Order: sequence, then structure tokens, then C-alpha cells
Amino acid sequence: METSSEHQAYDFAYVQEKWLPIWDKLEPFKSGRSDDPRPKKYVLDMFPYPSGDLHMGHAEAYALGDVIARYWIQKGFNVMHPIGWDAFGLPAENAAIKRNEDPRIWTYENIATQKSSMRRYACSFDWDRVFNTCDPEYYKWNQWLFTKLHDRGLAYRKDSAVNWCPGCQTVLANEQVVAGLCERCDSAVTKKKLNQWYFKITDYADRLLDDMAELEGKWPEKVLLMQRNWIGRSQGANVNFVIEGRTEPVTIYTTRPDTLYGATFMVVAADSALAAELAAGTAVEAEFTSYLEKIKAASDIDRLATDRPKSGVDLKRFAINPVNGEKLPIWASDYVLADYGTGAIMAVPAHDQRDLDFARAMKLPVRVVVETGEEDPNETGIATTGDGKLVNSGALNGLTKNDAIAAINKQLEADGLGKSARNYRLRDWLVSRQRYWGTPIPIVHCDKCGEVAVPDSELPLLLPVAKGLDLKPKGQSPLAAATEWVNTKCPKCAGPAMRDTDTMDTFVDSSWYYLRYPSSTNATEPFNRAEIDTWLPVDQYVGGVTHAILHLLYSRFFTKVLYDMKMLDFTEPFTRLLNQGMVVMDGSAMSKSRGNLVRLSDELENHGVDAIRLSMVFSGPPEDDVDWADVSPSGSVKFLSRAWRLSGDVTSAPGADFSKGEISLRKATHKALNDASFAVESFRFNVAVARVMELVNATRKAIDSGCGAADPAVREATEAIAIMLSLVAPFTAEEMWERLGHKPAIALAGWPTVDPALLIDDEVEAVIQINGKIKDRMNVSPNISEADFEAAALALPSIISELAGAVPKKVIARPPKLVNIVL
RNA sequence: GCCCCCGUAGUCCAAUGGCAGAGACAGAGGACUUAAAAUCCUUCCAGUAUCGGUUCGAGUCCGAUCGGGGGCACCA
Repeated sequence: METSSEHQAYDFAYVQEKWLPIWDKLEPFKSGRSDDPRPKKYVLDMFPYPSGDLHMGHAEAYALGDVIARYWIQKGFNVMHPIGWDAFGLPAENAAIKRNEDPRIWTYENIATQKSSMRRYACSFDWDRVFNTCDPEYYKWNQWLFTKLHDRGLAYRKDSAVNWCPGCQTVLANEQVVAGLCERCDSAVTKKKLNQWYFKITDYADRLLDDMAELEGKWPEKVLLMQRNWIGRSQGANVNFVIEGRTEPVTIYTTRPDTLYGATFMVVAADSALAAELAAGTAVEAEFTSYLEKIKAASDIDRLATDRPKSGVDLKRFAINPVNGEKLPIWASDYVLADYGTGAIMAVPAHDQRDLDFARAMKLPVRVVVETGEEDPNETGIATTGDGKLVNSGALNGLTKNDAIAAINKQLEADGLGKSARNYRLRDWLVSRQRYWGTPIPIVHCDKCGEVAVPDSELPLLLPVAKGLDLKPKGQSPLAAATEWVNTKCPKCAGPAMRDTDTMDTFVDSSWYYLRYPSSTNATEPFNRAEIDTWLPVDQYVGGVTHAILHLLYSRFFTKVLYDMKMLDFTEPFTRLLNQGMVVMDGSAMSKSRGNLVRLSDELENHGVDAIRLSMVFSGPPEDDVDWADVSPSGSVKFLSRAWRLSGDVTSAPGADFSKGEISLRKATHKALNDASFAVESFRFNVAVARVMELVNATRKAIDSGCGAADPAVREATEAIAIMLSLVAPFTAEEMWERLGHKPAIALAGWPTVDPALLIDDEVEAVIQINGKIKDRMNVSPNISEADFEAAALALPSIISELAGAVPKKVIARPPKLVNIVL
């Protein structure tokens, strides 16, 4: 075998080929050894969708996840760093339609491609734990969990208006609607009323919100905020309005019960059952019906238009304001949402912009009931929303907003006319899809018994083979055509019954996959409790901010449900979260059509794995986007060879006594180790790399013009460099380690212990300021006392002459760095 | 419209409220070389978007403005 001598240039291709088979044999990242005494840590990268080979985005994500996993391994932890594939979903189905073959083929081919790319990219994954969500061994448990949610009343069906793409003839998830258009065919998405399966995530709204307290400081603030906004809890009151000619009063929700006296009309959502009922049999029924038709035809893109004029129909019916007996006309309009609150509102145009816009459009009265000091909304057309004194409000007159809210809530409750209430922006999670490539919903519909869950013993309910099925979207699941599969017996009464033909949203698959890794081949249960107790919750989760809301929210929801089922004893799945940025090119997302696509395989070919990983990590903070136009992979190559060269220069033997080494280089080494640790633990990987570069520079200098290559400090520094580098550039690091006379794998070498004594400088330079301006500097001991420090500063000749006898008002001494003399 | 984040050399980025520069890219010069590459060394470049405030001291905290980015989408 060829050996790399120190005279040879650093050859990344050779080094990569050399080490991969050796690592395969050593398996340094196996985490399942039962006799492993190391403390455990669970580091998880969001699993990929197998949509082709790995791209630049994967390269960044896995480089960052690897730094964390490899760091904790060096720190002596038994790190579980697993990987799998989120393998159900639309792209496979589209590819299957295009190629006229089973989606399994495309999916498993891509998984194999990605897997081999990950190996070449030197990801520190534990390959023993791999699974794919499209494996029946996995989706069996999706189905099992579905039936358990069904048992608990958390999975239910209801009619609802859903996103509908007329082009693809299918229901779309919210995230598949981009700016009102179908992400696939660009058709304008409309609403369609369909009977669909839902998970009752709204039951968990408060817990999802309140439990975020324990994630504070551990998850990015931005993600917590997005989740809070998404859940959107609001505090207000439900108020009952009697309707003329109707026995039941109508309840409205408002966040401003203090403005009840300012209500001048009521609006019901045009697409609500209440609107239809109120219009039925009246003179305006025809007008209402045609209005409703118009709304239903309107696409999302129209609904999204910002300054859309208000429209509606006067139903010529009246509600009675419970506080003053006033007759309020009832209108139907599409600006009120049917599925928020009760689908009906009291309109207070003076203090709500939307109501004011509507009132002005329909020439309805506007009555100010809060004096906010702002201009009259009647004149300006701008509703006043600030605080102030109540007027025209009976007993509430003179109160401020908050006092008025408290007073009116109390009054309404006493009179049985209403009470304080909460509402949420969060809606239940629509989980059924009319698609083939997903988990079949394990429900049988029986004329006699209704919805019957498929019993555990019959799971997995296998997805029928695609052969013979028309997978093209046509508004109904392709599974409906698999008649043999659909027609079945009722598990309860054994009578004829039909299977549910929908499949589950793939977000279901990813909502609990992290629980599967510790026992990924378990055939008798979704996850093993003992293994869960040892590994979970995930210590560190790494992934894109694109999943800030849905995936993370759904996972949190599942965890809480499983907690309630007593299958877990924690309520938050991910203790710490890191969101990496995107890889862009010239400021915008990479795409073939934009012509700025950078191919990962080309970059790896040209610069090597280590240089690409290093470029990703060094480009800036991990949360920031990496603009590939700004990074220099060739600069990374240069640095790596510079570091590699050091390992050939060291002439002392392995095991040399470092304590005999040259002191200043030793200090630099220990400081670098210490700083890099701190930087990695606070996710400032770019700073950690900078510290290594600094140490490389110092070591180079020591060899060339300092203590010389034979000094033990040079070996100590170079070994530290190799170990720190092993987090980012495993091939280079391993090669250095070997040249330093050590055996593989460097991944398990262990982080050198930092000697605190070597972190203290003998002398530090302190600055002396007068009124915050630097006047002089002096060298002092790092442990100088405050009094000595101050005295020394005041005794400096330059300071004495500068002061010219003036007596300082105050002297701020911050030993050993700074003295500020205030005159 | 509401909410949030960010503005530091030509570029990417560092800096527990305490000397604005750790590191890198690009640029310039030099050493080595017949030459080039590689390597090594040296070096240029900002006062932190703007205005005001708090403080002994502000890139850092607070307020406003300008610029860039993100989330939500009539949620009453």
C-alpha cells in the first residue's frame, strides 16, 4: 500500500479511500453495546426525504449535526446518532406515475444512493438503527398509534372545507399551497367541503403553549415565538345574543367585551350553517345563495389579496344587544371565519378596523364607546384600538379598558348572558390524504357498527401493491380501486364492510420516529420502554427552520398524547434544538431554473469531503444561511493541508512528556481546547474552527522559528489540533493521527483534559482610561487586587501628568483588565 | 396589516457592558525557485446604518428612523 510521506502533498482523495473501509470495520459510532459504561447522549438529525442524491443542504445539516455528535463522543459520551428515511410522500408517487412503476422502486433506490453518499461524507451515524417509514415494520405502528388515538377520541372524522386543487383533483395540505397556488401544478387552490380525518391537537393547545416554558433558552427563541403565534391563544368573552324569530340565542366571541355598547350590527360567516339557517325561507335567500356561490368559487389567491373590499348580504334579521336591548341588523360576510370562535361576531366598527371597513362599505352606523384621544373613526376611517375612558356605555362609563372588561364579564356572568372565554388560532390536524404512497388508515366502515378500528392482531394493514392501480390523482384515493383490498369483513360483526381508502399525512410518520431509533427493529411494540427511558428525550435535535411549526408541533403533540397513555414519562421530545440555515447561491435559493445550482458531488470531487464540511461549518453561525458564493472551499483545502503538514513535522515520539514542552505553545494549546469546547457547546462552530486555525498558526511558527519540531509542546499542540479537527474534518484528522503515531479511530481519542493552570497568563495588559478614553497601558498580574490595581494605575507617570493634580471623582477598577478614572 | 430577527473593513464573520479584530476570503508586497505552482513571511482596509437616551464606560442595553430578511394572513 502507498504511504503518504511528509514530502507528498496532501491528497484528500487518497485519504478518503484509505480510511472508509477501516472505519467500516472499527464501527466507532455503534451505540448499542450493552456493556458500554459511558454516559448516554442522543443527538438527532432530522431524517431526510429520499428525493434523489444528497444536495448542498444535506451537506450543511449533516456537517453541523456531526460536529455535535463527534464532540460529545470525544467528551466521553456514548452518543446515539441515528439516521433513517422519511420515505412516504408525494414526490415518490409523482415519479411512479411518470415512470409507470411502483413508488417503492424509486424510493428504495434513492435511499440506497443517499446512504452510500452519507457514508462517503463520513457521517457519524449508527448504521444499526436505520429504518424507513415506508417499511411495513414501521408503518404498522403508525396504524397502531392511529387506533389508539381513535380509542381516545383524538382521531375523528368531520366535514370541513379543505384545500382543493382543481388541476390535480386532490386535497392539499396547507403547506402544499404556496401563495394560493398548488405547489405542483400552479392551479389556483379553492375550498371544497369534504369528510376527512382529524387529530384533535386543539385539545392540547394549552399544554403545547404552556410547556414551552421549559424549552426557553434551549430552543431558538424564534421557533418558540412561531409556535406561540401558530397556536394563537386569545382571551375574551362569549356573549349570547337573542335573535328575533329564533328560540336559541347566538353566541359570539369577542376579545373586547368592553365595547359591547359600541356594537352596531352582527356578522355571521357566510359559509356557516348559522348563516344558511338565518337566510332560509326569507326574502333574501336567493341573494344569499348567490353570494355564497361566489365565495366558494373564489380562490385562495383572491382571499389573500390585502385590500380586498368588504362584501356581504343583509339578512334582514335582527339580534338583540344583551346590554342595552338594541336591535342589531345581522349580515352575512366572508370576512368572518366560520371555524374560529362561533362563526359569528358582534361588530364594533369604531374600535375594529375590519368592522369599520364593513360599516363604511354598507353605510352602517359607527358609535365610539372608548375615548382614546385619537381622531374620530367616523372622520378618519381608522378604528381606534387604544386604551381610554368608556363612554356611551351605561354602567361602564368612566372605566378604563381593562376595568371595563372585568366589570362587563362579571355582569354578563351574573345575568347568565355570557362568560369569559379563550380561543385558539390552532385548528385540528387534518391527517387524511387521497393518495397512494402513505400509511393506510386502519379503519373499517361497517353499515352496522360504524367506524371500527382494525384490531392490533391484523396490523400492519399492508398497502396494496401499486401494480394495476391508477395512481393519478382524481379526488379519490387510488386505494378505492383496489376492490379486493377495500371489501372486507367488519372486525366486530363479521358482516361485509369497506376499508377506509385514505392514507395518512406523512407528518404522522415523522411525529414519533425519534422514539423508534432506540429499538428500531422491535416487532412487538412501537418502542421499548426501557430503551426509551435510557435514551429519551432527544438531547440535541438538529434540522431546518422550515419545520419550526408543523413537524415540531406535531411531535410535541404526539409526545404529550403518549405521555397521557403512560407510554412515556416526559412531555417534551427535544430538549435542545438547533436550526441550521439554508445553503444559497448569490443570495437566493439554489434551483436549476435559476441557474445557480451547485452540485454537492462536484464540490466533493473538486475539494474533498473534509473541505466541504469545513466550509459549511466555518462560513458563519449555523443558524445563518450559507451563501456558497461567499465561501472558499479552496481556502479550506489550504488550511487542511497546512494542519496536515504539522503532523509530518513533529519529531518527538508518541507519549512524549508534554509537561516538558515549551510553555507559551502549551498555553496556546490549552486555551484553544478550552475555547473550542465552549464555542461548540454554544453552537458557535465557526468560532471553534477559528481557534483551531489560530493554534495551527502558532504551531507553525513554533516549528519554524520557535521551540522547534522536537519540542513536546509541538506534539501536544498537533495532537490537539487533530482531535479538534476530527469534529469537522474526520479524514484529515485520522490521517494526522496516524502520522503522529497513533491508531485509529481518532473519533474515540478523547478530548484532551485542559489544565486550568495553563489558562492563566503570567501577565496581562491592562488599559487605563480617563473619562472612558484610553490614556495608557500597563502589565499586571492576573490576580492583582482591586486596590493594588487602582493604586498602580494612579501611580503611572503619564496618568499623574494627565491628571495634573486634579482629584478623580470616581475610579472604576476592573482587575486585571481596566481602570477608568472619572474626573 | 400584526409579530419577530438582523445591519461591524471590498467580502464572510469575531468581540461575559470594558483596548473594535479572533479567524478567513479577496487585494498588495516580499522570501524561496531558472520559472511557475506550492509554501512561508509581511501588509493595506472599518470606528460598528442614522439620531437620541441610559451608563464611569455602549457594536453590545433602551427609544425612534432608515435598510434587509423571516413568520402569520380578515383569528374579532
